[in-house]
Amino acid sequence: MSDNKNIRIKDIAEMAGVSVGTVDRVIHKRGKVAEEVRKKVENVLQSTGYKPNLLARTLGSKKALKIALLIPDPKQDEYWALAESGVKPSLEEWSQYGLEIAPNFFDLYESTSFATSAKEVLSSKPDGVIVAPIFHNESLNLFAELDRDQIPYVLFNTNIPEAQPLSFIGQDLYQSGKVGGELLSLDNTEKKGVAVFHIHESIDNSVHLKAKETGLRDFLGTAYDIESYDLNHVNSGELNQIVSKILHQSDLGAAFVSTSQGTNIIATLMEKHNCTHIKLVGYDLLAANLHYLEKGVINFLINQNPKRMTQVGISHLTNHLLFHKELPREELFPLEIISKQNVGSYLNSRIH
Amino acid sequence: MSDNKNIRIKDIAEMAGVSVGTVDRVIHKRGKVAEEVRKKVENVLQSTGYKPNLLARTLGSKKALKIALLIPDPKQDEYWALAESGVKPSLEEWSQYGLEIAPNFFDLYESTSFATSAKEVLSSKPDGVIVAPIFHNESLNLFAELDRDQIPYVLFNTNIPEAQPLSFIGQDLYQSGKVGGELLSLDNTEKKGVAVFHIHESIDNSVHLKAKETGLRDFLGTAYDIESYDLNHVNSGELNQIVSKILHQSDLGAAFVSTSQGTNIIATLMEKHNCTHIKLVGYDLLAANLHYLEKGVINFLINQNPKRMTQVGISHLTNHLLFHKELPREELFPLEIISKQNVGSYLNSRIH
DNA sequence: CAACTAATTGTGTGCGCACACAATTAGTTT
DNA sequence: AAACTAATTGTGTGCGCACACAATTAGTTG
Repeated sequence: MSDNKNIRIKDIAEMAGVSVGTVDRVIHKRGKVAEEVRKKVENVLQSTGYKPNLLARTLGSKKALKIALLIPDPKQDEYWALAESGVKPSLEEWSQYGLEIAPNFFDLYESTSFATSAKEVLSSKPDGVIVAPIFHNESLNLFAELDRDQIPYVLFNTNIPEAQPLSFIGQDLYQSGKVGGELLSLDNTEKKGVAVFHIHESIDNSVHLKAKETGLRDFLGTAYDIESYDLNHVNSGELNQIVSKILHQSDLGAAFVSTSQGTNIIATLMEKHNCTHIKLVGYDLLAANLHYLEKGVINFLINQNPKRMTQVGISHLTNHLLFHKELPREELFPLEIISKQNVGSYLNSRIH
Repeated sequence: MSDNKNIRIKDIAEMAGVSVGTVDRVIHKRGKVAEEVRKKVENVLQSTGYKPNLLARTLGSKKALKIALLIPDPKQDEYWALAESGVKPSLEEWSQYGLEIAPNFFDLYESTSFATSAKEVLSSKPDGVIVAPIFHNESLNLFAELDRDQIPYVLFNTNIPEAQPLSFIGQDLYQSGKVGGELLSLDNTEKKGVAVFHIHESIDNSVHLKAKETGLRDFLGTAYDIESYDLNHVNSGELNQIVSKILHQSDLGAAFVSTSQGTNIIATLMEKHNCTHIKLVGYDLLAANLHYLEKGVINFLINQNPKRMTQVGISHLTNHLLFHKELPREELFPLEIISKQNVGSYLNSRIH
């Protein structure tokens, strides 16, 4: 079909009987080109299937991309530390293109903190933004401004249907809950009591945690006795008491925790109260979770892969800005099942 | 610390008080450079942390990479069709660099066919080779020639310790077996009989399947009654008889199949003989396997991800040839646990 | 010391594109 | 028709590197 040899702008120019400057103008829709000429050039472009050489394009331009990252403070929650850890490899991957990543952290417990950080992001005039929109309303404000300034942005971890991001990166939470149910039901124990724990900080987020719960309930059906507990903003003393009571219900056979940090909190209490026989399924490869997985207190973890979410988000943004690549509106990660036996292969793998 | 601005060869040359040509010679170890000068330049290179601009480097060179792929005929086994399906996305990914991939297929059942294909690969004078070394001895012959011709190669799927490839891409088979054991033991059924099936074509390969079995046995320990069956080169009539007898043992609670194709063969027989109560763990997302996973005949699949192995292999080779990147000698993939509930998220994900 | 060779070092060009700027042409006004 | 402006098109340069080739210097020989 087409020649193996790559077609250059120069070739297009010759074929269309114009200069490279005109072809350039047509390709980038800049400057003025006579309508007749434009059509001719576009025809040639079309028929030859011209693809610009990205190397040459980027080499010449020399502009440093500035991407802002807006996530909760990694010090507050290891989950976000994992997310942040994706920055470094991304910088290395894209260092050739002069990529700059400016991380902005906000307080997981303060929506005002989010708003403040969002302002800082905006005033830094980034070329693109990747954001974990934990706080709904404040996020919408940010998106409005980004839309106005024509700054592309990628959402990750939490989706916001009203937003029009370049893409969303995350998981199907409902299906995630189903996987949780599947894992809990593996052991056909007599005990049909299942406790669902939502231990989180922001009420905004609880919508998403409920999606997991719905998936879990839909999978387990009526054969199980599912009770859910919303334990946000509870101090550890209270938590201990409440959970202790729950764990000692005679019929309780399994527990599902919808958050990564919550997973090891429950695991700690299970161990403390000698309830390690209760099946436990939670989220993510936090150090404490790995510890309890190893010990057998946690039976399975579902990996959300925050590190890779960050990397993919940055990659999408960079590909868009640098190469004008078409990207999927939604990038749903696989629901990775992590057990004691396969956890090592995940931790050692560079792929993940 | 270091200036944000990228250091160019020209800068190095100025600092060292030489010309760019000399710096070029030092970087590429070509031509003659006075020992004294070389040291000076290398010092500057070191202290500035010079990183070549890959865009510029690749832009200038203009050579089309030719990579040969040597795998079993995709028509013979869907596993290898999956492996081959990684070629297309790879070509797209690297199209900018003028990458050519020449697939060479051999007969899974004929070591001589491998040798013939290997010859073809060699005579095509590729820049790099990615090979599934199914046949041990024949592979060693190939490697010897590749080593002699200084052609880099990547092994995937099957490792060969004697070889010195750029890197090996695959999984930890022993640990894979452990995961299999873990998955089979989830259901604390009374029945402690476990059947291990090796259904394969090449005897060479059986060493690797045994590694899985060892992992399985080490995990399950003595509490289980494990019996293993080596069913290579058996026709389907015989197979039916043999397996039927095994499946009807009264104590049999679980089965582990070490190959992807074998997995659906056993699943088919299980269904035929109404033995779907027996737990079944096998390998890979073949269409038939997905069918039986959906039906509940297969309980879990361990995903080896042949498609991605191909992609990563090509990526490694390309990165090496084009960018002289340092690569890990071994790239072990995560041992992905696939269940009825999370299989969709894997099939839909672009990441995998 | 001229004439040569070998060793070492420097210079110039192209890769394909983006973008600034120069040149040309058409159209208008006085 | 000269003098202008607006519209359109063409030309030249740099991005950083690789590589071919030219130039210089040192070393040797008759």
